[in-house]
Amino acid sequence: MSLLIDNIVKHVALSTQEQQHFLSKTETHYYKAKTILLNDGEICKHSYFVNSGVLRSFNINDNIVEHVMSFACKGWWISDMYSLISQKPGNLFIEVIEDAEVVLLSKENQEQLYDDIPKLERFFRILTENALVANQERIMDNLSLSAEERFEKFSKKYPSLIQQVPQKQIASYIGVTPEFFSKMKSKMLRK
Amino acid sequence: MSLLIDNIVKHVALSTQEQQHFLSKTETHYYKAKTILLNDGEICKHSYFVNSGVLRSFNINDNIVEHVMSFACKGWWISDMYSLISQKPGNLFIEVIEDAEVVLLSKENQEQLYDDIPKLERFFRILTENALVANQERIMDNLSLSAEERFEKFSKKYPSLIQQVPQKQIASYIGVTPEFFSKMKSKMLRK
DNA sequence: AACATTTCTTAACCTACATTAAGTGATTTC
DNA sequence: GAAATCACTTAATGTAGGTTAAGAAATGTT
Repeated sequence: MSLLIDNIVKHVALSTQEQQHFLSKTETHYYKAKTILLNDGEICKHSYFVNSGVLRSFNINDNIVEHVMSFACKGWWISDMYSLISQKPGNLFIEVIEDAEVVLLSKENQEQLYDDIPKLERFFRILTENALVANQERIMDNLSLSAEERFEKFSKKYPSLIQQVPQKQIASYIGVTPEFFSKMKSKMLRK
Repeated sequence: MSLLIDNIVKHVALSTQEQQHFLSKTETHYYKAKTILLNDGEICKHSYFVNSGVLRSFNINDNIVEHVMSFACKGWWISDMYSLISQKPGNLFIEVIEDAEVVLLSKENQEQLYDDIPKLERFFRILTENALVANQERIMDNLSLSAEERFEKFSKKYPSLIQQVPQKQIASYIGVTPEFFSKMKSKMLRK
């Protein structure tokens, strides 16, 4: 069975035909680590659903400094939401961190599916609501917690990522430099 | 006409009957400044749409430190999304900053409306997508900009709020202490 | 009008985190 | 399989922003 369909039917009931129809609108690709699926300045044409492996989205400042917006591992969606919905050039990169099998759903097909299977409108609404809640929590954490506390939360929330992604990317996600992160980590271990 | 209906029909077409039906599921209240619409630890039962005035949502740390999650003025929605969708106790307060006329849509009525008028599912999906994009931008700004830059962006994005809300709440929203904000502001004026 | 409360400012001192730089081991590349 | 690149560490020094405290303005309350 498909991980993606499993995910959908947890929120809305789909007949076998509807499931087939949905899948017929997607493409599945296998990508090697370091593949760039979306470049800064491009218009994002797809939502990406991760069957296996790990992806991330990030931007790069004038400075050559990277900032990680999000990670996505098995069962997660990733895209440049701003660019995807506005169809304007975005400022995020989407990159494969660990060899990945990814389901691509194009913007046109996604909108077609909303008309073909209105229940999907509900599914994506719920998905977006959950993403919004997670982002709001991250904003509050950034406002109120120390780097150490943010790292502890991250470790509990995404234990598997700690092994899978370079430490400097975790540093970037929680909002500190790799140097400070390294120092902080060894200080935490000493306790 | 209703500001709220105007807002909806910008995204999805509604017949006059559907508009009536929608409005019949809402209540409009007038609140004085400082009224608390939702308390920390309560389960959020409503989405609030602002017809006039200004509201904010915020939490309070162990410490007695407030952190502003969001402001809402005319034409904006506000709620504790986490609590609203999970129906668990949240940790946000929602407070009236400036006397306000507010449209209340209860969680039950909202879900009823999704079934009665499926197009509303699309409307709220789009609304949530836009909120998500705004929150993602705020996260990236917090990761990559200085307090001064964040304040400049805020001033351009919400010029009216600068006059309407106490400066310490703007400081909290952009993530600095009121003391530092005051110092920063006078430094910026001197240029 | 007088008092209380809240908001804003200023200033001295403090700290969490950034920057720069140098060194080490691991991984990639030709 | 050497050379280059990348990821991580350590340490010295720097700074954006925090803390504490006190007073001044503004606002609210009776």
